[in-house]
Amino acid sequence: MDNKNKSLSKNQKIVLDFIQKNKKPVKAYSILSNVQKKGINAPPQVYRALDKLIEKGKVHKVESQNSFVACKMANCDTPHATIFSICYECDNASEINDTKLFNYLSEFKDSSGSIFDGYNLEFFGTCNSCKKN
Amino acid sequence: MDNKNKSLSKNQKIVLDFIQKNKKPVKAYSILSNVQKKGINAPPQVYRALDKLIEKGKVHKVESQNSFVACKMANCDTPHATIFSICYECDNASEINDTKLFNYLSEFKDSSGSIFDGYNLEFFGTCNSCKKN
DNA sequence: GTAGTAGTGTTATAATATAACATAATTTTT
DNA sequence: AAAAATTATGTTATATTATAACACTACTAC
Repeated sequence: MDNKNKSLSKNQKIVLDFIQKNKKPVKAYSILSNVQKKGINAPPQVYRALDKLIEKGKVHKVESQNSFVACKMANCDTPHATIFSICYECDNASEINDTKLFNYLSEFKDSSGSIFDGYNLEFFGTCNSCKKN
Repeated sequence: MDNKNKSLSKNQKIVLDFIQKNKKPVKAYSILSNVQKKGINAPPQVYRALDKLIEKGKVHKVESQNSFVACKMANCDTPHATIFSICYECDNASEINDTKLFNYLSEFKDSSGSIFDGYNLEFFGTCNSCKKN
């Protein structure tokens, strides 16, 4: 069985549970302060759980904001091929699930003809909800 | 004249000069320690110069590694539309200049039909030079 | 049932980035 | 050219993000 379907440890469950409760991406230290009542006391416990959750495809890191968000797809098999749209007013990040773009990027070859193992794409703009205000 | 063609201040020149000397992306604190002999003493001086250089399109930030690299295009008019390939063995980052991909992303519309103001795309893989070794 | 791997708990510290304030230089407006 | 506005600088302190290192525990897998 490959890594992504392995079951989750206690700390991994606690951290994932908190991330899933949030619509928006959350910061590592915000996770920490919110799960201290569950017995997670120190940064390494959070970061280790995050590392594993990312490996398993349950969580993605939003690189441009050092934050973490749960993957919405049932069985994410692409922890290293993510596409987000990020609102620079409200900081919300939504995962974009566009097969055509996904394929385009997965198959993209650079000038030397090499294909890549993964990618991270972040689009920036104003989200629809912020446009209205 | 818009921002990107404005001339550079003293600190901006010092910081850009150091970044341009490096083939690979450099870290902010590496910039700092290397330009102290030029009279730049503290992190805010580096980060402020970086902010302006990014606005002016002279430098891009590689988000996944918190590092900074000079833009190779003569007059970068797209400081907020960048495409990199990053080698996870040697950490080198090369800017990808692919008109078709560039246009594809610039014109990409999400499921609601919205177009974005900018994007950052990072491809991950092993670079040709590391593949040989 | 013991060897290997993954997970936990903890302390300390490293690495990245910004707040806040005082001052100086430059540009724009009048 | 003086006043006003904007941009840049210098500095201290501190906030934020992330990992090293070590001791120990739990769970697989053979």
